[in-house]
Amino acid sequence: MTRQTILIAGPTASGKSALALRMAKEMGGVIVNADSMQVYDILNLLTARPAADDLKVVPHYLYGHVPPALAYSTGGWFADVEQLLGRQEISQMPIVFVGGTGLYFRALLGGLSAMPEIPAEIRAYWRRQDAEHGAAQLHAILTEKDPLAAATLRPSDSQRIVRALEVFAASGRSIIDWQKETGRSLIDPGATRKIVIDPDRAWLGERIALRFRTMMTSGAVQEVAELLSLNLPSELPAMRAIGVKEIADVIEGRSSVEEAANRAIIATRQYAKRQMTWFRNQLGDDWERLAYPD
RNA sequence: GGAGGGGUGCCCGAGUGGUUAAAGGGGACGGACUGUAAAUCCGUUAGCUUGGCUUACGUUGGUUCGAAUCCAACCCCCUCCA
Repeated sequence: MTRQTILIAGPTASGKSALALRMAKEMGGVIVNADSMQVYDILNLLTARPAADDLKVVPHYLYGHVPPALAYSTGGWFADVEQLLGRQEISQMPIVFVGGTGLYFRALLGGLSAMPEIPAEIRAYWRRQDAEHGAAQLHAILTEKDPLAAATLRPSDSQRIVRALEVFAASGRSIIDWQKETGRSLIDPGATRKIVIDPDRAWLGERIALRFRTMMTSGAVQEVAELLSLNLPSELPAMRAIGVKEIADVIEGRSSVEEAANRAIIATRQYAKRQMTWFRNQLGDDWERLAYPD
């Protein structure tokens, strides 16, 4: 039942997709996306999704399969992967998971505990409370309801506070309790090759800048225009992809192309740094560290 | 040539006699991370043997117990008048 599995993590623009393609091709396997933004439809270029030519070489899964109007999640991805692994047509094929979302890899390896379904009203309620009253206020509420969880969170960490509150509201149990139950792994960690690309920061910075400028002139603006035409709330994950806000500013006349590109490039660089910090400190020693993809 | 405005730390920018190694923002660097993770949040950011000391607000000099802050000269930059 153990099938050949390879995990490739790495910061944005580090060349991991190309590496994945090469390896999957050699093994006659398939590629599965482990990136939280490349799942959204429309944003092909802006999220640097593999090009159409690459898709012909090797089957790719979980790319662009989510409408941007939906708020996807780690849990959603986990469920999608589970469903995918059960599919007949790829049952015996080697798999290369590739992406930049550290949390997805953690989930894959069993680091994600089961959590209750949160009814939409409860989700919306706490998010609204956060917008209206601020994180500190919600933290105070959490301290009353679930002091253990509150103690582990900074009063300013709006996102995690909201999460703790909604889990408690939906289940009557502390998120800490839920987390105590170990998650299940979707792959056999022992039989998996784990690779993380850890490139030189300056080299990566140049690639990021070059790549974004290329995106700007090859269709990213049209993508954002299409996304904007859906009139989605700006809080949705897809709307927060790096470059969306910046390019929207250009389209709506608030910013020059040059200015927008510079801001997006900086944001991407900062994102890459966060990824690298995550990989450096959250991934175990069993990951092969690669200075460059080739 | 005349009148005015301005030169502050990597960048922008506040500060107009002491509590200022200098607010705030940006950038950079480091860190946290269990369902929005391209998110959310935290720390550091003049040097040194980290006690304190040294060097810092265009330059040089002066006033003062004390100056980024006041005075003088000089060097740059911007606006307006010729």
